Amino acid sequence: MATGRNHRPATRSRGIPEATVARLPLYLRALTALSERSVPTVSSEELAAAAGVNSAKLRKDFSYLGSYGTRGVGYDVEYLVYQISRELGLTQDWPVVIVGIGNLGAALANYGGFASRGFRVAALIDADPAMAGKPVAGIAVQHTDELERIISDNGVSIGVIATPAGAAQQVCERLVAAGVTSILNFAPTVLSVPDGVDVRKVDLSIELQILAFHEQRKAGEEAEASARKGPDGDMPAVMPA
Amino acid sequence: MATGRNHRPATRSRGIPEATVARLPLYLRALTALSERSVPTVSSEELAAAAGVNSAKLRKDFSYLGSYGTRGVGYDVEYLVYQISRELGLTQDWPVVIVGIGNLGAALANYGGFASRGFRVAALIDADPAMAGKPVAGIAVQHTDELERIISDNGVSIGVIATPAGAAQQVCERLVAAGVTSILNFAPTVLSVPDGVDVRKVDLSIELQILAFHEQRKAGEEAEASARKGPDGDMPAVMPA
DNA sequence: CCATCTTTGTGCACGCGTTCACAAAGACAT
DNA sequence: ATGTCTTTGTGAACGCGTGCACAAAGATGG
Repeated sequence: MATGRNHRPATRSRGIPEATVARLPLYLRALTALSERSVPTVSSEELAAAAGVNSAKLRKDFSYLGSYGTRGVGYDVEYLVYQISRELGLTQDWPVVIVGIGNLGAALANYGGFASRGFRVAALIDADPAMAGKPVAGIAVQHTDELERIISDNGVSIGVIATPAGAAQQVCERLVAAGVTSILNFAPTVLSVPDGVDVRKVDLSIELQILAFHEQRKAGEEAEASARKGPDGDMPAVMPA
Repeated sequence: MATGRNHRPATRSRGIPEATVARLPLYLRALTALSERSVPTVSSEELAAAAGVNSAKLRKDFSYLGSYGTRGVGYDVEYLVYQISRELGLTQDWPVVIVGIGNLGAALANYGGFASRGFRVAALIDADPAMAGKPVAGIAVQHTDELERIISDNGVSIGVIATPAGAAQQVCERLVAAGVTSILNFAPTVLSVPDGVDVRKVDLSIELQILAFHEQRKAGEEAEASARKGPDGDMPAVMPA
């Protein structure tokens, strides 16, 4: 996960559970692979294995979408691809702007996974005037001054922030003011946004820190296996006054 | 995660809840900012606001670490920074290898957030012989043939996979065989690993798809509202089918 | 030393998500 | 048509995470 969560309280009324929504893209990817291999049908067991989840969970997830399976047979791959795509809103084209064309922004612009799934990079935006006009991934970078016009002209509702942390909140506010209502944030900052705007964040540093925690715990268990002494001591290296 | 999760079944008896662990880096970042501004103490309310969480949740999170606060005052910033760092295992140095030095791998290598938090890029590895020797972020790229030796020589236990999807599983297996026990996967694939190995994945495409789902739902609600009220709303440039 | 005020630490209840286990549904063979 | 076999769809139980609300702890002032 990348990451953390930051959306509305819960899925209300008629909605699909948030946890299920987060897994739909995973199923879709596995199904697309099957589709390319011309596999006609797949059982919940097989598909669950391909997606790396429990088969009961997968069936329950699909049950929120409707009864698309056939008992004794499984699920029709093509049909399911279509249903999930439609549910996720991928049957339409989503123009996306990327703000902050540093190393990460350039990597995102070049990332093939966007175009293949209904997303289209409508514009690359950077605050550095020296970047303006330079082509990245075949698209000319535009200056931040153009941000509002670009959003408006292209009907952009999804923005990606790949700026330094210091600029993120300001960029966010300009995006929202210009009409963006969904933001994918790569900057290591907490963004504050008005109600109705969704923010998802991807934080590389946090992911590594979580891994380090588990890694340390594994090492600690190993050490405990050899020596039966608690690692509970307070290192007074940095003590408050 | 922002994405998906893939660790061991549950939190162990004496352990800190997984959800809490995932928030500790967030608190740590907020605390570090306070520390740099020489703020001596902070209340749960203030810190929670800075980290974007509920204050009760924050206090409960800290209660798993111990009683580090002072009632009527709050938490000592420096002391808390140290305690969380220690808990996360950031008081030691973690050598990390990045495999796959494309756009994304290069962006990761240049990402400053690693070095500042106890992580050190020990090596950059790529399968392309033409990349070998080329410096990226001040480090010479090494060929995949060297992978096992690099891991072993540097005692690397954390690996980052930024290869194309097709190569990810194989790279993963080589990393694990060489001794890596924690993997951060950026490739859009489900990795299968033996027990004892932690995998976290960051999937840009999935994050965007989740945003698209919510975006579509918002558009649907708007359409529903304007259908009931009247043709008042702004013209939706992209109308869902 | 006592009263008051602030803020922590946590017991408790609630809701979401996961998993089990099984009845119902349909395919398929005879 | 009937029986068997496979696989779905889901009711129900359980566990984790969240947030409320408050008592306990300690600071502060008189």
